[in-house]
Amino acid sequence: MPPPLGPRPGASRPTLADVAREAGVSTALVSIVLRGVPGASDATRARVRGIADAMGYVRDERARKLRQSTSRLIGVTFDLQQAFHGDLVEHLYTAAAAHGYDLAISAVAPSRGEDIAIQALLRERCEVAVLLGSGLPDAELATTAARVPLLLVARRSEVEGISSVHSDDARGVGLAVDHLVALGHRRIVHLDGGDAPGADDRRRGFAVAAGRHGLAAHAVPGGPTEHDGARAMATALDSPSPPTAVVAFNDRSAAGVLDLLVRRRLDVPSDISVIGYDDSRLAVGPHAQMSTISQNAAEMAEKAVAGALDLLAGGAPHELVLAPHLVARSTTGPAQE
Amino acid sequence: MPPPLGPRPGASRPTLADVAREAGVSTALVSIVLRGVPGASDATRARVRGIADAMGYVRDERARKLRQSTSRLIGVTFDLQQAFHGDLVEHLYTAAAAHGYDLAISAVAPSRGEDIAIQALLRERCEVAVLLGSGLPDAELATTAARVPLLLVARRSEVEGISSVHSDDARGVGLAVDHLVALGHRRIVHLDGGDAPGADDRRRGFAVAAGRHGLAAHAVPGGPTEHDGARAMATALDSPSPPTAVVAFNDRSAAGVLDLLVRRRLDVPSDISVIGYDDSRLAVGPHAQMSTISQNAAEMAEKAVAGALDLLAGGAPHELVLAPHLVARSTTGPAQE
DNA sequence: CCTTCGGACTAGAACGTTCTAGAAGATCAA
DNA sequence: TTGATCTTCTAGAACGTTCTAGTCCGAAGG
Repeated sequence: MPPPLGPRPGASRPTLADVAREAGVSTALVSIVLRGVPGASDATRARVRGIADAMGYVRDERARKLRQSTSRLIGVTFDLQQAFHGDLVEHLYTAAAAHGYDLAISAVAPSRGEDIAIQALLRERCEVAVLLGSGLPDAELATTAARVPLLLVARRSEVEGISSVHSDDARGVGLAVDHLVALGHRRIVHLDGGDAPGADDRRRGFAVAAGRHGLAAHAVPGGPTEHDGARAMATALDSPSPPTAVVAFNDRSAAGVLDLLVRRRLDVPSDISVIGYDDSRLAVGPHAQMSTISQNAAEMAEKAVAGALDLLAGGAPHELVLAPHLVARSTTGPAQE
Repeated sequence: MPPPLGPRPGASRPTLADVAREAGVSTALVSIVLRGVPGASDATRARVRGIADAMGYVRDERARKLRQSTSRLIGVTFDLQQAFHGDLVEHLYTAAAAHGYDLAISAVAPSRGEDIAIQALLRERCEVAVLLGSGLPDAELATTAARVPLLLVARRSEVEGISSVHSDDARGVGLAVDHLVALGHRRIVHLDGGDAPGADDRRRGFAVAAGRHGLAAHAVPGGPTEHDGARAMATALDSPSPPTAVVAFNDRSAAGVLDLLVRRRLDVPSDISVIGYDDSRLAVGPHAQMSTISQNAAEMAEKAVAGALDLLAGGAPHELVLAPHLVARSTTGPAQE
């Protein structure tokens, strides 16, 4: 008969009490040792630690967080399909850890709505919830905010009592337009985000920037996905005077734009310039080398954690607007005519 | 003074006891009502439920899972940067829910190693851990498996006691080769995955399939990222007799390949055919319409949950190999010569 | 009338940790 | 000696839930 592999069925994982019994001390002392707080001699410290390791002890986070008055847990909802959210989550982990906090992440996907994701976080008793690019209407945000302090990332909201961290979308789109104008483009079109979060601001920013340069503010209805981008680009190309440059709603829609252009045998950037928004992983691979507006995920994540903890400490809710910056890569170039 | 917004600082969330006090019943009865188990009259059921809703009661999942002998929790590690993992996680949520299980997800990223992600899951006391595309060496897999039942997805392992669910990589690559040969290609190159999980099987599958068709099994060292794909493609193009078709390691590296080809002014598929692997979101958007080998995320997720629960029920560890299938889209076409 | 039964409800233990309060013993100052 | 003050340790409560083992009451059966 082979030796039992893995954890034997009946034998559950060792607890503090098991370690304590083995070491001949109280559970309180084991807890003291394993947390590394003062209150134990160096000798017992070493002995207990050794026994715990040998037994394969792993603390039960549920029990710990239940006992602690504060759970030191930040809840995060993110969209599994958004590359930029992945970037944000990664940086949120490190930012939270720097403040001694854990992250509880809850994914949003087509088959798993934001409400379900948030409910899961509430059940985990996170102290504050950080919603990445939330698409919730104001009313739902308000009811959620009544249950847990709320901070929105990459989306702003008029709802009272909610903090937010986002980049200045209007200014970001302005940077894109300035960049294209500097390259000599005059027929610039915005493929907008439809009713996606932040789309209004970007549309507005485009109109303002176009006006500043004395250009017509031509926007084509679009959306946040590759498909939306491709569709909007097709519309723009089929217009009487097709653009020499487009400002896409985000990197994802820009990717759709690029694909359509390739299939139409148009060269980027010699025939047409394309600029995205987000500087997500979609933009940086050798796969695209896309010119884009960067939201700096690392900075955003740090500010989000700082803002969330400030909210917890009783600080007033506030809106933090970060400055986006231009990342010129290889999908934008001089206008031809 | 404005009314207090959001949760007042000192006032923590209502507990079962709060609801019980308000309703004038015991906590046990409230628990019975809210779980929907028999043991309460319809009248009190309605009354208690109403009071709980009015108070905004949300159960504390930590306390519940602590008390329950079984945590009914499946731990999942996934890579934030892999689109295919996102697909899998989404389907894992629904598959787990169908069995009455919750998911605890823990992300892997450049700054957050697999060991850290797994440790976090152990602390959550998940009953079983599902690792997506793990890159852990056998030794570490073995020590982890000694702590918690383990199931690998999209990777196989020789380690005893570990279950796995993955597609037949050799066969999948074979499908790709067959497809290209049927289109008339004879000079087919495999841009391999380097030392990424599964790369060996795909390399081997390529060699076998090429041999079956009497072709030279030409493989170029690559890797799992866009960058790797682009680099390997450049190598292949610069060889004395460049290929008319390439089999990339995965969709991500294929994306890098496609980008390089666009920049070299080569048309896909008329100049060269490209096929990926995974059928991840990278492949499906209008952004690429990539021909690829599908691993069927939904089926994989279902089998993974089923396999994990079987392991929990005391079933013997086993390896489940799923049949991949070809998805011919627009990046493969007839050979020119 | 007494029993039995079942429905509705409750007291209190348990899960595994941390925290509070304090005990036991050593060291030190006077 | 007598406190006073450390250091090291422990008992037991608490966190919010679920579970076990009841209690109580009214109805049904004899």
